[in-house]
Amino acid sequence: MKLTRLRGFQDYLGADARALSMVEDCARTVAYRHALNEIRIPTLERIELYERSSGETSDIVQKQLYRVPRAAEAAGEGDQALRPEGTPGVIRAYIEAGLDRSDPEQRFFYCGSMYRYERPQKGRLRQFNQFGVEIFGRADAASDAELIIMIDEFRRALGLEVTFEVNSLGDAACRPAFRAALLEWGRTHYAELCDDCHQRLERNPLRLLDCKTDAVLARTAPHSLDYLCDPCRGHFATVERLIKIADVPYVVNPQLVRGLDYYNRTTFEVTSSAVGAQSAIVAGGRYDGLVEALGGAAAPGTGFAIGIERTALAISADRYATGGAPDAAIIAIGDAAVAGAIALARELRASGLRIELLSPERGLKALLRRADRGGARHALIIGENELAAGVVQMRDLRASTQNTVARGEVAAALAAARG
RNA sequence: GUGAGUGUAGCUCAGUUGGCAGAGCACCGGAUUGUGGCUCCGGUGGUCGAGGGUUCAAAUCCCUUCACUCACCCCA
Repeated sequence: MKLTRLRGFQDYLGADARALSMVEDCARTVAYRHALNEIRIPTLERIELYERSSGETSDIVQKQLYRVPRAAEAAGEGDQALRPEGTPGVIRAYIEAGLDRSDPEQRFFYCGSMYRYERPQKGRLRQFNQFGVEIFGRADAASDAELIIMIDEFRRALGLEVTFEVNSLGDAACRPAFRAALLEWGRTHYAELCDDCHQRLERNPLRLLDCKTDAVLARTAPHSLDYLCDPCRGHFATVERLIKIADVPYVVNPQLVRGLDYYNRTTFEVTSSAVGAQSAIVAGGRYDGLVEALGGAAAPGTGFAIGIERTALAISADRYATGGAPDAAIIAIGDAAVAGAIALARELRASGLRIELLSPERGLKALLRRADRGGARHALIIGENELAAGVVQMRDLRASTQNTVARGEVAAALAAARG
């Protein structure tokens, strides 16, 4: 087998595919009830979009971006990349449609595949799907709270046990003081920090907080919550109050930081212990300066993204194992019966039944075996005799009973059996 | 990019001090001419990840390499 799939890319068959659909359908249902509008955007965008939003020093831009080289043809079009996340593209579309000026308050959801060049592991792929929600034009804490409540509805519908962690990173007014304190702390403890943290001190000091090798030491680092200005403090208190009233089981994690540097104020993460080390199945937060940074009018924003594959890992197999077995499998014996079998299948499908038409090339015994293993409740057998008499043999594969049914009555009999 | 583990039939895995490549499951057929599941019998299916070396002889020992998995980094 040479033509294998690429590293980090997955095929999903049977129950695995159903699990993903189930997660996606569930998210769509919740989004529908929240009256969000779907937005579909391209998979490929200009590279600058990601450089300007995610931050040029972030790993996503530095080494995870799938650059699409079209050197000769696209020379004048600028560099392009497969989207590593959805938020920048949604904001670009929002600005490009002029909504930031004409009607800034918008509520979107999107669903699609994202691409990041990383070493795969459990819960991490190079192509993966995200279901995301973005709310523009609202700076109030209630919009943050509503997102978290939405996620809680989503995970309850799937029967997931998860942990909600929330934090506030402050804003342009108070973050500089926190950042300075963190850098100061890092320099003071430089000798005790691990090699990774030495890198973080340069590149992304906030990351010092969630170091795993020096977790004990990291706990002594300054927290953004202690540096919040009054407006930020009030905002966070309101978020907490609202999600508490809504009964969301959350904890404040002062060491929770986000990977992308456009976040401010509220950040949150939903984790499951069932999916491996990459345990975050949903993450999000507020990004008030981002629309403006991407060339739009100043508009606040807040949003989250659900990892579809990671969420699917967390749901128990018995919730999607049964994949809708056929109501009946039709078995045609002899060439003459094939046309009649196809006609019967059409009739039955038109009345809403799920019908599988089995191959006429094999023997009755083999076909009954396939019908049984395919999970069909009934087998409908049509041969020369049945054709002539205008009937079918309807065999109940569960009860092992069989009787002759007039063609016109098959649909009703199957529907009755389905209950 | 770093580290560890694993590669033998479609799947899960045995394979002894180096000596004919195996089992279970799955699939196909038969026992039963047009009647499934259970049972019995039979069959298809292999570049032992790949390349090289040692040896009369390598799935087994040595070297190289590739892939997969998990973890770090990072993140959904």
